[in-house]
Amino acid sequence: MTTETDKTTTEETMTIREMCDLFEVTPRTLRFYESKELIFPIREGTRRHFTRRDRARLKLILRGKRFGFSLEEIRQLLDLYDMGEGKTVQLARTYELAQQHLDEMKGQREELDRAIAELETQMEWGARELEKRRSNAA
DNA sequence: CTTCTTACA
DNA sequence: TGTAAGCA
Repeated sequence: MTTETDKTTTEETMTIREMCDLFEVTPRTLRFYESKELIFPIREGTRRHFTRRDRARLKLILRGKRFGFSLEEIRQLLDLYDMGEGKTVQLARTYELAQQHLDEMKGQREELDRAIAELETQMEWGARELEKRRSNAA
């Protein structure tokens, strides 16, 4: 028996507020994603009603974002998903993009490591220089 | 009071 | 995405 606490798995519809609390995002974000066609909540008058499908997609959207995927890439991936393009194609594309982003992220880490190393040597020089000048002044 | 749209930062 | 304005 499903209680009101696991609407994520139920067919129950959720309000924008409930969605925000559950996924820790702002209403602006949900409306923004809808404008980008990443999710399509049902409209009852002007109010939005998020379905189980929207919740599943949002979950993937947020994950993809954490992995550095652009909203456009995520949208295309999501489209393949429900277009029934075949799980294999879906998986292959996702893997391809993931590999691409992984390489990109590793490259960025190397750059960051270099910048950190440089800053550290500069600061070591600065520290010695400072002590030198202090002793001369004293 | 909450949600929605639109426009601007 | 945040914020603000004007409605419903």
